Amino acid sequence: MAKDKKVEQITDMEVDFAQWFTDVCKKAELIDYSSIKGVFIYRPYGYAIWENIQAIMDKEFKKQGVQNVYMPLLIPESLLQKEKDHVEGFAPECAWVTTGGSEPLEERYAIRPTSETLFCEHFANVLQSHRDLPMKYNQWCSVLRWEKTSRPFLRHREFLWQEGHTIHATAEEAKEFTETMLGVYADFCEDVLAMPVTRGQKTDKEKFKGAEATYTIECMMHDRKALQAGTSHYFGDGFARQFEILFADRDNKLKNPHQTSWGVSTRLIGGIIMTHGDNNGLVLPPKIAPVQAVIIPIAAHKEGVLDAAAELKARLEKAGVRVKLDDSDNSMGWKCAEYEMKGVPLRVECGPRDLENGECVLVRRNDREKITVKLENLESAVAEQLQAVHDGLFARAKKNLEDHIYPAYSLEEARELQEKNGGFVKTMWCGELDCELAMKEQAGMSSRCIPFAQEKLSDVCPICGKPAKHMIYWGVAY
RNA sequence: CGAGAUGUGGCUCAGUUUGGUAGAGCGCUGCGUUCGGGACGCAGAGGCCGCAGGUUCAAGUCCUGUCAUCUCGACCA
Repeated sequence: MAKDKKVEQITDMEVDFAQWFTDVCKKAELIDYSSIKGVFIYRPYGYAIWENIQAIMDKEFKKQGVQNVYMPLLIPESLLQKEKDHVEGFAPECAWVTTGGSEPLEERYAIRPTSETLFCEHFANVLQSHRDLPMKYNQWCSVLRWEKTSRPFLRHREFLWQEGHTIHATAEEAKEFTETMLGVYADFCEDVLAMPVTRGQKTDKEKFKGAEATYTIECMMHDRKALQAGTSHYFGDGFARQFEILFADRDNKLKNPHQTSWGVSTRLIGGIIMTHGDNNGLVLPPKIAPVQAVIIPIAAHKEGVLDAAAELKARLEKAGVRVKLDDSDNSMGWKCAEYEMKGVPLRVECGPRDLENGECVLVRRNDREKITVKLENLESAVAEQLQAVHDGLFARAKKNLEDHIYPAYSLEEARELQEKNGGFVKTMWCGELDCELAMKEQAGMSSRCIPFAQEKLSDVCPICGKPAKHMIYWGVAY
């Protein structure tokens, strides 16, 4: 067996990245297929990752004054149709409920593809005064979009997400909150998931249907394709006008509030897999790993080993570490391979030899570095190494991102760079849709975002030669 | 939604050309020996061959349809 390759069932990512991804999802027991295309089963280990994401993110939302609510699953067609752009964007991929019991319904109901319309209807009902504002709501739920192709985590027909919806008295406040939430997402990705992001704005072509502006965080996967990891939208008062959401302002005039919405989904888990994973399987960022450290007793039949392992487990649990003790009679090698495949960030080995010396061995998942620690320092050493795993993952992903952003000064050069290297290609851009379409048509790339961190590469759009308005990132996206 | 490929125990696959008793390895269960990187022996369990029609004395195998999975496009978080 090759020295570096411990899990044979997983296709090497260099051989076939897509197959590698599917193998990891299956072998790490994250997901199972159901009998309906694009509708997946989140298995305990996969769902636990989502629960950890939820727990941390929900706290951040609440720091922003957001309250959780739950909206209905069904949207009457007439309600969905109130905002023109919005319905054009989503109606084509709605699933519809047409029968109640045995009776056909008078009006069909869409299974929510997103809940703007429901929130708007509700806001119109409950909003009276400027004193009620802002209203900052969020819901954790699933939504349904009848996608034509599907892949685990990256594109489901039914997927889990959160959708935040807020209304504010002024445009300024709403705009600011849109950016605040994008920041919450960006920080979460980087500090919790160890996934570096590019922050920026979507072009008109790529923005959310019905929004005035869409902000995005774009991540780069290990195969250098782009993943949109989260979006935050500023709606202006467009929805509020259509849905007649009104409040009495201080001057006693009726006004439309200004709205935002923002969301991330279980696609984040797909991002984690493709950012950090390797040929031995999943590699999980410690902060969301269902099991942060696994204790493997060696020669467990020998006197004292199992007791010592159990004591280590109790101590780590007490220290707040999510820890598992594997005292099964599988071999050492089997266990190592198993927990590597499942991406457990830290392995704690304790055998007779270690115990004799009053030590145990910590092994980091990301770089297989082994650290011998004195048992009395266990808690601090584990905390330190979990942080080291996080830092190592972030540094590697950051390098991958930074090493694969290439400036281009002509469409042809952009095409060649993408073909050769993948990653992001950055160019100047005039802001016209035609040039965006040309880039897609001739270079196979869609616009990813207009980064907040702008640079001036030249004065003109390399596609049409007219004066440039922005620097923009292009890439091949999931 | 268009093109191509594939559906056979939990997994990976053979068997389909030429219709004739359902196979292998791994995994799983039990017992024993092992135990510092996927150990070994012995004994077991487990499949109406994706689903529905059709042809036939007889279908995993041939025909039609359908569902699902994978790859590549188009569309999308």
